[in-house]
Amino acid sequence: MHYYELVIISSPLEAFTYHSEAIIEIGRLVLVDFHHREKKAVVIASCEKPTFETNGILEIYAETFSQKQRQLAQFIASYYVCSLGDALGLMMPFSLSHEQGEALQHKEINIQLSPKQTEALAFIKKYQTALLFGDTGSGKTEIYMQYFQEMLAEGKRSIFLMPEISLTPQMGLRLQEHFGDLVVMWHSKLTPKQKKIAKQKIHDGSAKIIAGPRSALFLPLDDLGLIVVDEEHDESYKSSSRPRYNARDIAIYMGKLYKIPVLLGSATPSLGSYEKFPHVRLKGGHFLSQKEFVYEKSPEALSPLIIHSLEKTVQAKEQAIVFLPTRANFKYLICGDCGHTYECSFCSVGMSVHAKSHALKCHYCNFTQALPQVCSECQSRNLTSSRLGTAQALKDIEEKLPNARVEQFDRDSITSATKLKKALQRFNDKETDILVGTQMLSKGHDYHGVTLAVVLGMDNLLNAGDYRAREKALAALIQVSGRSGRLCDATVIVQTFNEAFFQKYLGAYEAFLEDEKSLRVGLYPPYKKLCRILFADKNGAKARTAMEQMQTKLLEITNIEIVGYGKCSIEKVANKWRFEILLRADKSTDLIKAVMMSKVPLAEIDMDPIEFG
DNA sequence: AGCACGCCGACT
DNA sequence: GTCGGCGTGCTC
Repeated sequence: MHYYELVIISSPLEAFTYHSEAIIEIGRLVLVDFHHREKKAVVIASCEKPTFETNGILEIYAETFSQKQRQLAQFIASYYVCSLGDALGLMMPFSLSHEQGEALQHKEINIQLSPKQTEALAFIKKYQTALLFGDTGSGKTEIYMQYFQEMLAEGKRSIFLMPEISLTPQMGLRLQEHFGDLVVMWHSKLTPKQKKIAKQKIHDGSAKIIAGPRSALFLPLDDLGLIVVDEEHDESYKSSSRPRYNARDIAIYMGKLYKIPVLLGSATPSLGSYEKFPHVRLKGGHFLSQKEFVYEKSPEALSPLIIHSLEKTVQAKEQAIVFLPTRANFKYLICGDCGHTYECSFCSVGMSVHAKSHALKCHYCNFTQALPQVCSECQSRNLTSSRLGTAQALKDIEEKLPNARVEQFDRDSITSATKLKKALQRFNDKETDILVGTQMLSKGHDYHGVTLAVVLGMDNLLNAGDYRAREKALAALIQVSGRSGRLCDATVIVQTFNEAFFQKYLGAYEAFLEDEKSLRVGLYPPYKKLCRILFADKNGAKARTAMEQMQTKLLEITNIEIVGYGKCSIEKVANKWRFEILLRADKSTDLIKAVMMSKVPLAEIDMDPIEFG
């Protein structure tokens, strides 16, 4: 009889011992009976017969996790302080049935790179990890494609990481146009049939370029030659559930593990990547159109100027987009004189105005207070409700412009790739005049005929209170304004009380990053490392006790700093009370060690957090 | 994390 | 009398 240590897939627990008659190699996927349930598990070691009774392995699958996948899982488990089972749960194993794919031919279409693009690619190739800091329309995609082409010539495969692929098919289609069947799109919204075909092509090796969101990193590909991370600044690379990994950072680690280059690309790179990696700057678009920025200092979401501009645009048979940073339908309170916003005392979210009950209510924790009569900051009586969501904005525009054809464009209305495609089709066919939407508007779509972009709610992003708020707000504005005026001149109306900030940096993201450095040195990433530890439980006292226990242990450790602890600003979510500890240190290894030594049950580790509260 | 076991309130 | 609420504790 042989004995094996194995970890249960997606279980937070450590290894267990099972036995089998068969000799099983490390990395093999097996089926076991665990706590009266059948679970998939991965063999991680063979061992001696233990002192306790063991159960038998029920089934040995023809699937295995490669050495590199196991190394990567080990890294994820240690860096993000999760179990090996959790880390392996992210990965898709190699299939051991050997089907050989036919070598697909593809038509060699030369990609014409401009001298600047050629120069940029030459620069990129000098470094293991490099940043392509290229403005919207500066031709980043051609550089990626040329790099893929060169990998193909060497017979190597590439991963093309992108944020939220299922709802942004453009980039994938563009790759498919050029590379044909060599491109495989991988994402969670594939139909079972599409998924089967994609899997087959990945297994038999005919897929040479794998495009997808963060899950595309964990496919069974060991003959990798290149990883490209497009829109590297995008927050959707960070997982918001356990393990809370960042796919961009994993890609960078994989580059080192596989000894292959990693290319990060963005028009608005994160300060972290800008600081850590050599970058090449590609300026300006090849769009010759002019853009005029108008700053509108109005607390009213849809000011007369904005309505008037929309009206003019529609009358001229032109098109507009209206961008809001949040969806849904909440109204918030803002001071019309000083711009002060009203936040929940327990949550870092704006209080919603409930006009009927004359109250301000937090829709995260239900904390309620009377609607104030004067501004608590400047005593002004000029308090207005603001920050309407997409649904409300849509309604208001339709009321004021009854002849305009307005469409909502956010996660509430665009729930499938088909709906997205149709909505974009209608817009590009000029069946829609105005699109009202969230971040989704700004992610990689081309709106040919947009002459007016209205950007609302920038102050809410800017005042979000975390260290990345400035970066996020400026990047959002740059990304959304890059969507308009692609073929024709355009006006961008930005509703903000912080005109000076946006004005200064809008055309100078690099200058912004340089200035931002001095605000972060000694306090925030990338100069310091942060770790957030979450405690959530239906029993609030239990969550608090867990936090206090861990805090006591952490206080013993000298090379880390407890920045803050206590109730999360959003103190109750999904009926669970939430507490948190925020840690800071010079090195991530110090944080990892401290957290491992002090970990208590309930603690959920969020290394390099991007969300707070 | 699941998920069973186990001990107290309102129901055909 | 039991159905089921969710509080504790275990999983090779």
